Amino acid sequence: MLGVVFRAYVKAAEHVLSDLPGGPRGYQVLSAAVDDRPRNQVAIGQELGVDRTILTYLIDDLEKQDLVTRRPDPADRRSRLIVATDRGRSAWQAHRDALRRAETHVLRALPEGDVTVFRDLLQRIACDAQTRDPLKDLCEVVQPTS
Amino acid sequence: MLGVVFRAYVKAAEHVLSDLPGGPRGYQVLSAAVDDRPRNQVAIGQELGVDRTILTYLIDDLEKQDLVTRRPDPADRRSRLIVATDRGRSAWQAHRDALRRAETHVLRALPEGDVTVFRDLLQRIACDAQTRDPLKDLCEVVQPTS
DNA sequence: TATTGTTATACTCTATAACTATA
DNA sequence: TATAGTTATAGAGTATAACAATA
Repeated sequence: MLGVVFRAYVKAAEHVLSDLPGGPRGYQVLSAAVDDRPRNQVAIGQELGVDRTILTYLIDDLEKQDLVTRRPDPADRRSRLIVATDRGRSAWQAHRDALRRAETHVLRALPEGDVTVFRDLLQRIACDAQTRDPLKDLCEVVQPTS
Repeated sequence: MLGVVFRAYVKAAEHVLSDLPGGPRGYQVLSAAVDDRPRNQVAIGQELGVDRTILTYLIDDLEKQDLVTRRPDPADRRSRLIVATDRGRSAWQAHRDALRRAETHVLRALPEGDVTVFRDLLQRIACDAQTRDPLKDLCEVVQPTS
């Protein structure tokens, strides 16, 4: 069920973000670039769980469309801070809104109150999954003879 | 949040099913093979949303480990029905149980009652997503000027 | 002519390794 | 010596096209 729902959301998100370079991933990078505290490519890569070599191509494409720029980091001349341009900022806002509508659309089977409950439960699971290492203590659990 | 939870589940599932050829996908094929009504490769492919060319390799690997067999279809000599062997059946049961424990583990942040609520909400969303074409009516929703 | 399963090929995505420039 | 970013190359996974057998 989780897979079905996730795929439905991904499909909707891919559709909504298809005109952005890199699709959903490009949107995530753009989100990081819009943020107040600009980060370099390594930081964004860790945050998104993608390799830094992939980010090079991705940011190349975003930069070609004038959505983000590589700004030199005053503190470290090796590092480039990724910041959104004005075009990137408005593109991000438009896509964020479209994404929200798509999300509502995926959850349309639930009445409004249940959507809130679902979000709350999902957040508790997600927080728990992020704080702990998912595999570390799983090994003990899955063994039939524990 | 959906992505975080889904990835946590996938990671746990991959770990639990890693000794099966094809990992989670191999398990899904095995599940179809265990079913009472055996299907051919095209039917399984449609059910799982994978290409039939991939199934050829996947079933090759499962057959090599004596988990499933290609049985001739008495109704159509072109078609091969995929059925689980005895080994495949017991392997499936063991992995199904391990998967259930892994699932419980992912949801361990929720008290038992909330797990039931979460499952129920998820099922309603999933059913809705499966019955309708996710993209068909999405186009009208995401347009800012509708 | 269409369909099932197979095979070979090509493509996409991602990771690995080597390189430059800085620290 | 280690790190940020880039580039080229290699690999996994997947899809496309052609094929034989059958409907």
